[in-house]
Amino acid sequence: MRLSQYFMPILRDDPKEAEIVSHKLMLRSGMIRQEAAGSYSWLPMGFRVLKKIEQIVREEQNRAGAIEVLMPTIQPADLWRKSGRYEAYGKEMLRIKDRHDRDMLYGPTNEEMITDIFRQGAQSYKDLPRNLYHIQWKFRDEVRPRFGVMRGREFLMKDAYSFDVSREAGQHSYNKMFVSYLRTFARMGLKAVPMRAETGPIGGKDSHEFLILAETGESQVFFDRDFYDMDWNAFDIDYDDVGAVAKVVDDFTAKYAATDDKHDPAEFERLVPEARRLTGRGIEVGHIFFFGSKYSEPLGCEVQGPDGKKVPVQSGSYGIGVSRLAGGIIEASHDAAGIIWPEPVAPFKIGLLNLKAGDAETDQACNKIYKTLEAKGVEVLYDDRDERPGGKFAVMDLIGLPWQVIVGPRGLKEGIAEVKNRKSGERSNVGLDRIVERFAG
RNA sequence: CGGGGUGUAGCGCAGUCUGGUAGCGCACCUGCCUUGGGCGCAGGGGGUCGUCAGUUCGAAUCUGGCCACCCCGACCA
Repeated sequence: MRLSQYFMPILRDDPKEAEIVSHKLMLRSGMIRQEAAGSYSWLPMGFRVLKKIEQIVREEQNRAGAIEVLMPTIQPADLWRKSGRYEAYGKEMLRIKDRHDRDMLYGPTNEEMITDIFRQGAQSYKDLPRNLYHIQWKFRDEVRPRFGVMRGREFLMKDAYSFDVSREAGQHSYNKMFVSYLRTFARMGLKAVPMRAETGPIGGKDSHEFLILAETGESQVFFDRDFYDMDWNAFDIDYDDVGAVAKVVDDFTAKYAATDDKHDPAEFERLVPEARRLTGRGIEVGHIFFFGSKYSEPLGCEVQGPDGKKVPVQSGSYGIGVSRLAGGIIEASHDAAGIIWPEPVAPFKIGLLNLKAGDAETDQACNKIYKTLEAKGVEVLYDDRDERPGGKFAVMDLIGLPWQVIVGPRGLKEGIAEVKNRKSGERSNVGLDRIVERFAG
């Protein structure tokens, strides 16, 4: 993409409403625009990031055996009356009437609807286990939306729902999601620590929250330093291997980690030596629940077992805040100059800087690099604007693409361009003829 | 929902107390330039001052209502 033809409204000053760094940087880099309290438009840069995050989530859900569907944002109230949550959910649920005066609502979550879908589509224990998920916009009318996309009212969430014949089988479904979450966040360059959690209005018995550590997190967290030394990338396990999956869960839940509402100071001291006790702030990016038959019973979601008897299915639900992750990743990865995108979620891989746009020789060299890389499918944002270099460097640092390729008259004389890594700051000179193979080779 | 605050150009702000129909920086536009890490030069465009009503010869400025947004607390992906 040529920057001269793109839509990326950059701001030099911090908008005053933004308090935390991710919100500031998202607004400044032209990723999002606020439309109302807690509701945002995703501009091209932000949209690209959102889609990358979404795709990683999707791939890891699929890998763990979950099946993608898509349910509507607007739901009929009747299902929620059956589960009892139409009243219980309170004011956070946005209630709407259609033209026939029927009660509708903008879905804050989908347990009822998916349970009803599954009830209609599965009759036998042979139809289990299954895990259905979708990635869809949710609306929760938060009392106080804040921190940009970190606590919006309208937000993109991946929510998965598992269905099993028994509690034991359900545990494996839960464990698979647990492991898939570790994988998902690791792929985005995040260490999301699983912590024992409250179940909240979703209900249920077993629940873990996944939190990334960041100063601006909304939750106080207490955890074992050992989490830092764990191998966060060693989850190439067979999801069908019940024991192996359970072992990873056991390893990660054996160590102490809790948010303030579940924190037990006595346990903390008993289990964790003083030198390893850490406390900090965390951002919740995922939350998984096992709630058994809480929804299947009121909604009549039963299957016939081998013995011919009907049993209510055992379920769990598994959420990832996709739009929140965009902010969360920035909180975890930035410096004074701007964002530092982990490569897998970066809106473009390379920023190509033409330091003297308008100069025939420089233009030609840049064009060649740009076109060749594009043809090879490498995502390049080419700053071809006729601007002074200082501003270009600042913009590139702000938007945080992993690599910068800098082409100017000085380097051209020697037939080289400068390649800079945004994260490490390392620069090296690369021959013009080797740039393409460096990134597409 | 309780407490506090703000609304003036795309963004950040001044002007409001002491009424006289708007100003600064950045961004933007035009031209020039010797264009290598947000300070090259010169010229220029842009605002029903959140909204409705009131007071007044006259309101961004005074009064009242409404709306929106932000911050601090209790809830949540």
